[in-house]
Amino acid sequence: MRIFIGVAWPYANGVVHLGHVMGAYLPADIFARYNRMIGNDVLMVSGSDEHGTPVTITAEKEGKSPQEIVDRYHKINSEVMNKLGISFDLFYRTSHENHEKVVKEFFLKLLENGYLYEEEMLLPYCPKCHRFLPDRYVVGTCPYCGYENAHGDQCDNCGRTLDPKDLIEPRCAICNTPTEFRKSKHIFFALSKLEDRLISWIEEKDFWRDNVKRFTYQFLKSGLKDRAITRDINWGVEIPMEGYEDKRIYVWFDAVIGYLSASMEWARRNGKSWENYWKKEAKHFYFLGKDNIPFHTIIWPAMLMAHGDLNLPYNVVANEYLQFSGRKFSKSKKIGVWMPELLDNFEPDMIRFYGAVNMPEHRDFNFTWENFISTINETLVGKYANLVYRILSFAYRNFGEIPPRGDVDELDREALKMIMRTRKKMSEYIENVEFKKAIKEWLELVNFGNIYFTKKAPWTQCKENKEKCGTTINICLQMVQALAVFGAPFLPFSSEKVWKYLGNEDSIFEHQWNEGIKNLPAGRKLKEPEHLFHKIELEEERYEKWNQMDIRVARVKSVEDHPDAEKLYIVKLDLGDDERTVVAGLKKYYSREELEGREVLILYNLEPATLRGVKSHGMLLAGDDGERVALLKPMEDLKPGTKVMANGAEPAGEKTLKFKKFKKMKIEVVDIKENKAIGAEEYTLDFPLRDEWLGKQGVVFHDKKPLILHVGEVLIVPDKRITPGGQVR
RNA sequence: AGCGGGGUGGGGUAGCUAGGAAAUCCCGCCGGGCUCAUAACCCGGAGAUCGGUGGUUCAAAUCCACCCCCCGCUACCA
Repeated sequence: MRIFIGVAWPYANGVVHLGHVMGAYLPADIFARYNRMIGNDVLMVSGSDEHGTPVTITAEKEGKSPQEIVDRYHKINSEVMNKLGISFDLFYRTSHENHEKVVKEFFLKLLENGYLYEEEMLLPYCPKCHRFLPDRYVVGTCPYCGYENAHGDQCDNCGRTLDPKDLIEPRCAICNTPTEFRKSKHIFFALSKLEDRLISWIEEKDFWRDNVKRFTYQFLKSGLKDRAITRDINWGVEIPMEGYEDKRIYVWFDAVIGYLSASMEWARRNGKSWENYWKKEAKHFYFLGKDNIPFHTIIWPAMLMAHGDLNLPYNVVANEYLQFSGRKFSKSKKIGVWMPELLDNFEPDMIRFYGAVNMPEHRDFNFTWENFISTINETLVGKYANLVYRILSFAYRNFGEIPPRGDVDELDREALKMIMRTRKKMSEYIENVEFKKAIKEWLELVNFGNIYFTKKAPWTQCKENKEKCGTTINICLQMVQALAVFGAPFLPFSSEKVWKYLGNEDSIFEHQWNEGIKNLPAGRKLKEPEHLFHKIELEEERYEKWNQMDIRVARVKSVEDHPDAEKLYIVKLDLGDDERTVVAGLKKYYSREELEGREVLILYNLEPATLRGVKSHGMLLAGDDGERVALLKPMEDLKPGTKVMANGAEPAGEKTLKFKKFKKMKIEVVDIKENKAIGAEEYTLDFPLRDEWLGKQGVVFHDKKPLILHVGEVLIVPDKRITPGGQVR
């Protein structure tokens, strides 16, 4: 069977993150590798989506050309795919000349078939930026669900695709100026003509995942409108028609055609036929995140229908999102785990394993470093790698080759049955695009292997009856082979290693899935095995909550009364090479004289807020026991701007901290005694405390464990004694 | 408050669309075993009002209604 796999194109305005990998590239790759191993003819492509305004904006910001920007990210992201072992037949790019050629041809074909027409339209124009705004750069209220930050192309909230004109109170996303609408001539794609055909096509797809059906159904319910496929921009594919010299093809139209152009380019480079996949019988699978569903279940199929004689999607597999410690991954807000960095620190198979086990197939999954490390250390290394090594090293040392299988007993038969069962179950799950279930099935075999090995105790057998021991090891190696082969789509790098340890010379990927159950040839020499992975060692403990904080020492420069509020001061702070103005509710507790010139602590990365008309950039930290309020300060004066540490760890705190989030942090004033801190409860501090700190009051930040705040040898203290357990706010 | 996603033993999860006898798996905890293996692995145990209330049903974690709580995006705010 021929299988075409299209994976959503990463936008070349940033670096791919773990959410993209777990949501699209990894499942696609597992699927591709599996299908190749069962003998299917697979073509898998993707590439960088390089056109559109976000790229031009980045370019403007950096004073570079758009091409330079996309070259940079294309290079980085290609490397990521490579290192991770995502086995694309081609990872292409939309700024390539052949892509542009294919898009133009596609465009003309649609024109010829009567699905394109010209119309003058009113377009959002920003008078301040002096340009027409692309849909994404108009924000406003969604007319369907009332969401106030809907983009002009799609509402992130309800998933409907929109036209900027639909938005209520549209404004420029860059400068927030209300947009004007100006006339401009554009080309429209007659989606509405295809409505009936689309509906009946989709009705057959009852095997699609629920989330895909739901999103698609929602989309259809609001009716299909014709869409403009050209824009007033200058970075994109030119329009092959007169009078459109200063316009370009709109990026969504151009990007999806990438599936076709990449196939053609692959065929051209390798002397193969792309028609085999697009015009002859072939099943088309698409892998993407849930935000991309309508483009793949409605728009792209409609474009293909309008084009004629090209294969439509067979299945569209969309995953949910990955969250980072409870927050949505976001390129712009820098929340998340970026692949280049991740790949610098961890082996690709570790990342792939974690990704497969936690794939967000049916619901969002929350990433935490703690979970990442424990999953890898305990399951992948502790159970799998350890099993493989204990078997291989035992076999190598005692036999040096594959021992023959003698008489088998009940347990041996069970082991062989387990292998068969794993093959069958994993096949079913993978073919049904349920990868999480598939790898869990594989883990069952790992588990069984450990039990089998322990029950058989070959180290004893070996002394008593070498032949029996040989049978046990033979079956163990059989399991190792099965794990390597069946695990290969998930863990290609380590499977390959295991394959070699088993005495094979060639690549595991030259073999078929079914060879996972093939009997090993007795007498074949084994290779000396090494550990597959090393456990992840924490160089230093990671403090998730503390890492979100950025607390610094500051000196009060001036204090003024807030013109509009009884309790508030406006405090100007010196932070060394920076200055800050904060609004503080301290009037009741401190006079202006008491504050001026003294040292305080500021929560530096708190999101700015306007308090009674005055903007506050951060907040002063003080302990409060209900009666008294005591500002925090270092025990000795320090250079303003110095960062506060907790148990020796300087916080990352690069991101803005939401006030809501800050309120969740537990920080309290404590009495310090030996290695104890007494606050609301008694805590044990495992950080070496200095003698001069004992008996003082200090401040504890509660993360996974209580952390004491200090700067080097200087303790952070409240400026007067308050009841221990007083909360810091 | 609006929209979306959730609430299952201490933590994280499976099961929920097609209701059925002992609620899955991983970690942690307690006790034991083994020594081939990366303090690993194996066995046993404790531990769950399946967020709450009401309903449908012979039978509900699973279906329906209402409510509570948590998370994200908004709004408010020190």
